[in-house]
Amino acid sequence: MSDDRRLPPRLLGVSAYVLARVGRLGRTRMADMLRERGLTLWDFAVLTALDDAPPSSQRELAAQFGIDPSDLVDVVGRLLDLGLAARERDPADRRRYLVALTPAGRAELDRLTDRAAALDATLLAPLTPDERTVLTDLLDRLLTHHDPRAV
Amino acid sequence: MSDDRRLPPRLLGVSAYVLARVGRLGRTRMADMLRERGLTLWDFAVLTALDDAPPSSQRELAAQFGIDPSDLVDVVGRLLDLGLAARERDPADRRRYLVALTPAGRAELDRLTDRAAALDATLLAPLTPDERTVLTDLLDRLLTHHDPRAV
DNA sequence: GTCTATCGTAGGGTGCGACCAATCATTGGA
DNA sequence: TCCAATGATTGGTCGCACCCTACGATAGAC
Repeated sequence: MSDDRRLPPRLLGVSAYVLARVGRLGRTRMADMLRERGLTLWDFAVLTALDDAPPSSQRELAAQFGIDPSDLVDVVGRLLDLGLAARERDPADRRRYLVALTPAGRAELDRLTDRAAALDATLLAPLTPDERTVLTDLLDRLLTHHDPRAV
Repeated sequence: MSDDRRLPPRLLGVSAYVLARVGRLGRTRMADMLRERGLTLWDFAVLTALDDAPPSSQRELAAQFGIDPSDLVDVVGRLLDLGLAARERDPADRRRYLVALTPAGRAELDRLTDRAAALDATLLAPLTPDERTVLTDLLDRLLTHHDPRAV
């Protein structure tokens, strides 16, 4: 049984492919971890954004991640339902919503961050600490360079 | 207009997330490139596998990539339709199909490999040649370690 | 005060990847 | 010779990312 057949060298030579494949590993694990708590990847991203800096509108929040504002509606709605976020109309512009973390949201974010760190540890297990640092540095630079929603 | 808002540091600290995000970059670009030629990511992967070593059955091929055999049917079917692959029943076991690249398939694979290399160049543009080597090495090791279909 | 633009929202459509059950031909062993 | 297992296939579901349109409420410019 050759179940341990290696991937073709020619395939492994394509960085975009390997990146996509390893990326799916990370995505799946993160998604699984979050699903246990009733959250999606976008939910987590938005939580960190709310913690980082309160957005002046949902539209700005959507732009930050390059997602469609109409898709953000569900994300924010879920966070509100779970009591992790709260919002009020901007008094200065009543079209906008000011969204912010609740104490429960901040606590949940802390928990999620811890679990994410544990997840990273298993994901990057085959690498030495130094190598992990190098990897995250390289990935951050790639992300920053290609950043916005530039597909 | 703060369209250039950075992603939250807490989010960038999660390797699994960054990996997923950068991975999507690679995936999208590869998929776009392949779509121009009527192919999917799996099609490309299978082409490289056929070139690397002829599988003894479609099931083995599916196992190599950890995908469902029923999903491989469409992939193989498309390659057959495009004349990139051919197959015949295994005389030793007529339940199995022996799939192989056609000359056209090999030529197409060469073309695709070239385009993939060009794509990699733009994707990894912000990195030095040495850094690119390091990155692919680290990614390969991650993939090898977690490999099978271990999600 | 009217007109245009913006914000949040509802609703719908697409494509892809993963997954599952059932079917038919074929095989190898009991 | 019959039976259980295997290979390829069909057909269907689910979830997710992405994208677009339309609409009511509000704001700002004129």
